[in-house]
Amino acid sequence: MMTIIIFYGQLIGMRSPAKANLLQTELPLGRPRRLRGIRKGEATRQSILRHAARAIREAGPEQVGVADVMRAAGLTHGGFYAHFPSKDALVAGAIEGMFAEGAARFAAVTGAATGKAALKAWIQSYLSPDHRDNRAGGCAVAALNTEASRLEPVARAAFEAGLRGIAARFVRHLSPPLPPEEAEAAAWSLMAELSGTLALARVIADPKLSNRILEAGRDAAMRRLDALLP
Amino acid sequence: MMTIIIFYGQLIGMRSPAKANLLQTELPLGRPRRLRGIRKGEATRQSILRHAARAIREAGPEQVGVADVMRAAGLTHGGFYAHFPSKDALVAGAIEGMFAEGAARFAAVTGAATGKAALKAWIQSYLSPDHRDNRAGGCAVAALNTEASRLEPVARAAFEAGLRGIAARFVRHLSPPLPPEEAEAAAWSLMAELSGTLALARVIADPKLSNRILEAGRDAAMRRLDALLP
DNA sequence: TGTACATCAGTGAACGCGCGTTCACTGATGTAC
DNA sequence: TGTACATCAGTGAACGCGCGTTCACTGATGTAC
Repeated sequence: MMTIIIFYGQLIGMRSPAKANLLQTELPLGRPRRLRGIRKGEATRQSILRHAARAIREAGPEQVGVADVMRAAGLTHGGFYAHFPSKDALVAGAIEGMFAEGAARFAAVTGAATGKAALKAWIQSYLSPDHRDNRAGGCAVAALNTEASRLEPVARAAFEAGLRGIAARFVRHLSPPLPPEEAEAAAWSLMAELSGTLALARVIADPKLSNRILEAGRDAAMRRLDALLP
Repeated sequence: MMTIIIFYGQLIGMRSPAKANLLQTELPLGRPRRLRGIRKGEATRQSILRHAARAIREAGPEQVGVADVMRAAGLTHGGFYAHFPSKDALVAGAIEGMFAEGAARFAAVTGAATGKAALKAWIQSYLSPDHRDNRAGGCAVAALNTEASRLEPVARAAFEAGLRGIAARFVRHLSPPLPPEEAEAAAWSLMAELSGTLALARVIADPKLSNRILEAGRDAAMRRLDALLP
């Protein structure tokens, strides 16, 4: 029974021993909504996280206020701490959400394709003017890469985990033909080129030059893939 | 005489008509130190700018306070407004300075080399662990790229000008063999790959993986140059 | 050369304002009997 | 079924604190005569 309770604690994302112990005192497995008085209104919590994820990509974690996010979610700022212990926790949760969204987009864009075809479809969609103009709903790496190393530890760890997830996805489409080590190198290098290109294209105000930058990145990435996976 | 005065106003970076008119009332060409009571202590001003440029790359423009910068320069915060009209002006000036530093580093690293040799020397130095670990003194693009599009207009324009300067430097080493359009595309794409790789390497906490990312970027960039300039 | 005065360069206290956080509260929704 | 009560989910005022900015001031350095 002990093991079941601990396992449940891990399932719902509670990693600290303190929180896991709280779960052991009672056995509320049947009604997760009433767990402790902390997790009220899961739907509201998710809504806050989604709005935070958009605002953070748009304006940066430091520029987004708790009150802004709550207002965007149609609530007042006072209720925030019924859902999150701190703003830092919100940022960390929002970052996890961004990378989960990214994984879903990758799956949707690549569809049933695999290998070079899947990655080419992804490049095409990633380095598009639409993605450039959709910072709030786009890739977390291109939106936050240079500020990620300054995040507080939990959020930074979430960001790093997200990066590793992207690399793993790329590797999965590279490795059957390529040896694992080469695939890992190619994955990180591709991620750097894609995110770097999108970030540059967003800084350049002139749409013509910005478009040329996107095209240049697309061409280079495609050529690289052709060279890697002939 | 008029034209000379206006020209002088442009030389010292005064672009607004209001400031240019101030210059026309007197003729202080001989003693630039006493121009208007605005430009006192040029050495101090440069010191503030240098410390700001370091702090901004390290912590981001929004996380750096006026008092922090002044303290780093060995001064108290009250004196700041004798040198700059606002924090925004400081950020813009510091960004100009970062890119000027970058140009000097490029010249120092490439030395007398030209073409492929010059760019390879640059890549080698750019994607080194030293540069990764020297965020405060390193490339402005890798430090601030994703937040640059959110800067206030003047600072953002300075950043964009800096990017164009880098592209022009790269083109200069690519274009004699390559046609100008291809050289422009290759320049931006190389910049994206280099800055993206360095930013990723800075997010990854594990030094071994971080080093592998740098190596992967270096190898990819070198191979790309070999393909472009055989 | 010496004196009187203006200007320079910088100090440090104080101001608003915004933001993260706390807290007493309120109306709505379940639950016990 | 109806009543009494506990809990939920959210409100809005208030709190510190930090930060950009202002301002009266001070000692040091030139300049005029």
